[in-house]
Amino acid sequence: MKMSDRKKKILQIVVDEYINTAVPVSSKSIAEKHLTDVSSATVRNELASLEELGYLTQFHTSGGRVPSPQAYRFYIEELMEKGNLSEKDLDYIEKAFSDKSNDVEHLVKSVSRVISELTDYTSVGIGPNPDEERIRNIALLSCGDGRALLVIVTGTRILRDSFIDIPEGMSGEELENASRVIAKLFSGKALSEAKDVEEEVLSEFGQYRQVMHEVVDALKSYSRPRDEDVVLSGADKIFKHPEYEDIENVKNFLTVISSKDKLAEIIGDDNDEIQISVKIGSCDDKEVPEDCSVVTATYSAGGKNLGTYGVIGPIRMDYHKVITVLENVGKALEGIVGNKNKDKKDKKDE
Amino acid sequence: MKMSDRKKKILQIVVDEYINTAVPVSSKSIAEKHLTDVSSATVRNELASLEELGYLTQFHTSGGRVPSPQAYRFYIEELMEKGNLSEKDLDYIEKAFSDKSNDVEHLVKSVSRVISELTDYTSVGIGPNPDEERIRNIALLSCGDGRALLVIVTGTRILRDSFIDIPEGMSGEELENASRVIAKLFSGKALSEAKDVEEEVLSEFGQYRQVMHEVVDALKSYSRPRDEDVVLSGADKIFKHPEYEDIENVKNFLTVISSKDKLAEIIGDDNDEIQISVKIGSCDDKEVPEDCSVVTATYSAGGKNLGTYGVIGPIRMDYHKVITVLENVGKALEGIVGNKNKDKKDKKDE
DNA sequence: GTTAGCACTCTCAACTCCTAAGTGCTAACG
DNA sequence: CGTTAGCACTTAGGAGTTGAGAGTGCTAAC
Repeated sequence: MKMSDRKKKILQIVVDEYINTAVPVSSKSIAEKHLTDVSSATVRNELASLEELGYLTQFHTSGGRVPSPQAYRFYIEELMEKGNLSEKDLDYIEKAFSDKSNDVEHLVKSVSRVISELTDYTSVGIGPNPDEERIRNIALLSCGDGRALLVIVTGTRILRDSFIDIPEGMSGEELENASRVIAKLFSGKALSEAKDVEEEVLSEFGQYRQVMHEVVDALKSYSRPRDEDVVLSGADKIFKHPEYEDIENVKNFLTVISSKDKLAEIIGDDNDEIQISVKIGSCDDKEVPEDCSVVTATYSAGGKNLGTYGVIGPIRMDYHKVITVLENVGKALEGIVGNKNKDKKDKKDE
Repeated sequence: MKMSDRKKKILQIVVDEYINTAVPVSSKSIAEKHLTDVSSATVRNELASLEELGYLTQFHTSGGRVPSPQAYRFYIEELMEKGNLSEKDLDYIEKAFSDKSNDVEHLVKSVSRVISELTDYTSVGIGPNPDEERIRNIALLSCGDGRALLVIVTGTRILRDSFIDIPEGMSGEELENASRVIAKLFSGKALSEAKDVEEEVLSEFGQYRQVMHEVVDALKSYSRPRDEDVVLSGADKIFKHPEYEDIENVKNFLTVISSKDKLAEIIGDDNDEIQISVKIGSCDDKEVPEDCSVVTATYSAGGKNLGTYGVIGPIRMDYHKVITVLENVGKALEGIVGNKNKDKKDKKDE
């Protein structure tokens, strides 16, 4: 069955109204407030038909209508009215990113925080996958007790990990040499490439062979996502939304967000290509908890991936606001990276 | 008024019973289950007297008695029966720490997780204050775009921070030299000392002066606690306790734990000397939320501070279990550090 | 296709009633 | 004087009832 324009209009009204009020929408209120040229009975007929099509449901016979996940999807794709953020919100975004954001870790945190503040939902962020970043520097730093620390620097961050045992009797100077050799070998390579260094290459390094092996082993043990890559902001924001007056929903929610693994699965999935992705209820993705929606965006600017961010909240989510915030934050990030590059050019030009 | 032995006994019964069942304790149940030689009326008289002394309260006239914060304090100090963990729990601790825990960050996380798992409460941990650790190595690693990354290695961890701008036209080799000079200057110093390097010392370094300045500025900007120093485990454990069927309590709790700042304040206070500290309700500490208790332990082993850990939960907490777990985890940590040192010695002896 | 009208369903809050639990007090007891 | 039995009193909480209010579906007429 094709959807008439009036049906679409009514569906839009229902979704808008329900998102704003969290109260099931009745035929009467629609006829009175929004469709003054028809009677509530007519609206009722349309509502019944929309229900048959799967867009609306009722909790009980006399309870007004509520949009189904399918309705939200349709709403987002066709019905939602576009419009940008308020001046105030745009200002907020600009100010939030105006200070020098040194490295990716700080950036991930502030992006997540900004998203949560502006949307009033809980926000999750995960930084860019280091596998694809190029190694800019790599060093072994002695810790003085037979161990050294392997530090890897990429364009945007430092990867810390692994203390490495250094062979008996290797002097500090030798370690520095080894470190330099390693830096030369790996600089410019992507982390994923670095993992695949061939055995033959390693054996060329004679005395440093053992250390090299340890380094490569450490590289291989990197795997995503690691807990510290996932950040969470505004967990307490859920109480701004009436669905979380129900303790069961809170339990569900808290159980999910208290495991960084689960969070990573929820937002980290198949977001390589998609710019903004909306997952509503458990239908779309088995990882997303039933009765939750997740909206995520993957950012990149200046050719660099900047991570994936999203909000998690009730299905009755203010999708328009959320999507607009995500878009604007994306633009702001592009602006920053752009300016940084520009600054640098300016400096060179001086 | 002095407390008779019988009063103490009765108070102990009330606290034990209430901790186990979360149900207000009645005179009848005491007389029947625990004090079979007297009647409930006698118990009632004692209860009334304990109430007058401030140890017990009632929600309403016919609701049985509930311990006051004062009662819990007295219970912990005098009444609580000692006794160690089950074999199973001890095993769990041992296994949890048996694998190579490389650096402090991993350790903090696993300690916190173990505490939460064994106690069934939410656990918070904060790593040792790096201010007091000695710098073992410090390096500037080039990132290739006019910036370098400052990396500081202490005995237990790596402190990352600050990208530093390197002066125009400084070559990679020069940077390495500067890095070496810096390492020589700061190695062996505590971070807090390093912050206080005098202006005169810096000016000795001629061409590297500018870089040195940036390094010292970066050092100075370290301040505790930083968000990433605070870890949280088992936030969802609260739902195992009936007080969190009440949504208001959950809100309170979630609001506190969603701010790492607040958490740091709660557990990080004045724990320099105290081994195990118990804060009950808001009376003890304005940072601790009303209707919450916080039990913390500060660990150190082999002369090294290993951080402060604790559980946060309802006032009706199983203090015995919590304290015992904290004690045993402390012992286990001592064991590990001890063994590590031994291992190293063994190696050297070979 | 639209509408008015009406019977029907369901929730929710208020109210009452009742029971179970526990206490405080008093008077008697050893 | 401590202990005890007995009893009146208080309160929470569950079950049942009622009435109002909201909203729907259906039917018949326009």
